[in-house]
Amino acid sequence: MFNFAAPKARMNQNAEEKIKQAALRVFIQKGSANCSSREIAREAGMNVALVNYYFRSKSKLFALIFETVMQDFLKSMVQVFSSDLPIREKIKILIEREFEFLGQHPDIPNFVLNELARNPEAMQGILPVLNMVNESGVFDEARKLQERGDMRQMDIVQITILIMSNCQYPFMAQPLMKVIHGVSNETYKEHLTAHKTHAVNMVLGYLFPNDQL
Amino acid sequence: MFNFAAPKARMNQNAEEKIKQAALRVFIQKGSANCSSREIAREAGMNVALVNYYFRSKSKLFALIFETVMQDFLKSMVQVFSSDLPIREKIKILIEREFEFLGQHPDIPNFVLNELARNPEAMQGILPVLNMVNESGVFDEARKLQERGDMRQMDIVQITILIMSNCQYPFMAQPLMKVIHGVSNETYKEHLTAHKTHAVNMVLGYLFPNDQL
DNA sequence: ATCTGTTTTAAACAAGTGTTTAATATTTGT
DNA sequence: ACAAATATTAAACACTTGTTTAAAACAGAT
Repeated sequence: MFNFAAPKARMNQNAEEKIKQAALRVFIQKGSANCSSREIAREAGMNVALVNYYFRSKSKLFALIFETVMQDFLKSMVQVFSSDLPIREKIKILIEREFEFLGQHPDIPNFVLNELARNPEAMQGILPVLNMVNESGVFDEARKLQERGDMRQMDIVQITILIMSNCQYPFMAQPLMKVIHGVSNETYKEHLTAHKTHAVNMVLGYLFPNDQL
Repeated sequence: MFNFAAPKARMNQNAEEKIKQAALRVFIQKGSANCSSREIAREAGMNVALVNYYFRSKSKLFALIFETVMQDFLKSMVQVFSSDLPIREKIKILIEREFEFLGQHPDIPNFVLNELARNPEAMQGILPVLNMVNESGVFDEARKLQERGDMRQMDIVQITILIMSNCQYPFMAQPLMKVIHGVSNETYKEHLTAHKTHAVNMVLGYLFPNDQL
């Protein structure tokens, strides 16, 4: 008979899943090129050969991990955009959610941008996620608002840059800022939460110059 | 007698300098861990052993390169800060110079932040450069302006974050933005130059809310 | 218990890593 | 011209890399 049931686990937990989680941690912390299959296996508490037994190759495993990271990375954005809140609320909540997400995953922006800049193959793992963004219709909505004169005339590309700059860079620059200003981990985190308010106010104030605060 | 003159070059150019320049290119493009000594030697058109002959080890060579990159990275900032222009002009020129510098070295921010986040040894190569920043007296000046109420009350750390976010991230996110919005290299560069104006206006408008434009 | 398919392991593979060595080539000082 | 110092090379070192292989351990069904 065929075995339709899921493969039985011999370990205390599913080995495949354990490797995936270990790979997620190691890849994000060290990058795709600066870590070894053996390190991932060690982090998962398993044999090296199991990595390729379940995922064929290190690069295939990385492609899988990278796609899931990109989905997490953009998922909350798309959720906010797909809602029917007024545009100012959308942007406010978007920035606040981004700060919340990055507070828990501070090293994901560096991971994503670095892989995209240096690992050409990573580009293809992004294509499925791209549809998520395009199908959300965010960009179309912003264009309509601009046609009504309700928003500063500004290319959508630059609006995206504007918002993401003020959300992601503060987390990416943590090591640099800590050493430049000589502050501790804790006080920098306080700066980050305080910075969220500045980001919201500044971005909204610039995108909607006719509003009175 | 001792030989006070610089070592004579047998190649068409100084071999040591050629290796340095090759290392600069390779390190910035691939990172300290994702490139080999042989690749640097090949890029310089020399033998592998010469790398260690002149620089003792790969990590010593990297420390040297990283420090010079950090100096270039912060030099223009310090120059502007050390001038005696009015504060609004200082910030304006600072942002414009940053955009100009990054237009010619777009991959330096990713390189610097990535090394600082993942290569703990890189931290020490930054200490000499730190003094440059501190001795410029920028931060003290900003504090005085705030005491006079001439500037938004805001921690210096966050002001630094604010300015650098809107300068560096647009260049770091180039691969991501290109694929998200499906634009070419050339049009993205046009977006970048257009974005410079937005960055200046937005940052100045937020830091000096009492100004009328 | 035996058979069957799946999971796990240790060992090996070729290729690439940073670094060293010992010999060669070139320049320099006399 | 010769000798000392410097520059350059090919080869080797021990080690790590990703991947494969063949054997072992295990589970479930009969």
